[in-house]
Amino acid sequence: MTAQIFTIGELAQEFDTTTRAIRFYEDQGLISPVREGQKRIYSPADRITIKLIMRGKRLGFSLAESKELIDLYNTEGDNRTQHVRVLEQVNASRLRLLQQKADIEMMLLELEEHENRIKADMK
Amino acid sequence: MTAQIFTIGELAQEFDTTTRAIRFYEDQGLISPVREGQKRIYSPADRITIKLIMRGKRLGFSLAESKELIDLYNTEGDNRTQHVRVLEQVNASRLRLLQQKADIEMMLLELEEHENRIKADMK
DNA sequence: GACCTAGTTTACGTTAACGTAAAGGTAATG
DNA sequence: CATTACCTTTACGTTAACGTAAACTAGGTC
Repeated sequence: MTAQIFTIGELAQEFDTTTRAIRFYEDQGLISPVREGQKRIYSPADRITIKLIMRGKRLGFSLAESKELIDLYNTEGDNRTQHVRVLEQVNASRLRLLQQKADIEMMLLELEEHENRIKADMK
Repeated sequence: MTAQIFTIGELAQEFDTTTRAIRFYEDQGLISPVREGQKRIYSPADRITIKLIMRGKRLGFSLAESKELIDLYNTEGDNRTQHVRVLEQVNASRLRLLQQKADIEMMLLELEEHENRIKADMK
């Protein structure tokens, strides 16, 4: 079973984005597809990276922030101080996500309340 | 007990933003502070609106989207079709928030896994 | 061999959300 | 009454994240 590959068009379609955007992510150093002649060839790993980018976007992460997170996972860090820094970043990310989660819970509650008010109003 | 009021500087400080930003939100029709002479005077309701804007920003909402949500709550709608439209928007918002929540749960799990790998690696 | 289809590069254009002067008004304070 | 602290308007500048157009290449298809 030979490793699967993807074209830029396929990925654009799968993630409901454009080839322009995907090339832009490459420009920003988030992905580095191999070339077959002129054409870009994307690996499953590249595909995952794009998936992470999209998830980041849904949460309001800038590309720079998503890049940081992605690099975090690609850390070939053997060294101690490297590890410590990574753990710090993990914690920072976690804090942000927990804040977002709290915000979401709040908004969901408020939406529900509002919905009930309206439904009661309609009777 | 007379209704509390706020100056633009106070609110900027409280929400860790700038007076420029707050004036910009007014420009975009998100708030409409009263004037006392030249100066803007903010009501508790205005303050809440800014709070909602900030929460929206943390979740990656554009100002236009936050405005929609805020207007949603300010709907003086008596009329049926109005109500129906509002309920649709409430549902759309809920779906988005639930997607975001799912994304967050995933990221939290992945962060934890990564943290464990690193900690094991440090031993 | 003309015509799609899907890829490529280069480059200028666009929108959102403010930042950053510049130039001025007003009330309190030393 | 000069300085300080906030406020005001006007307006041009900036960054991120692509959009859009132009001009070209390479591989199948009628």
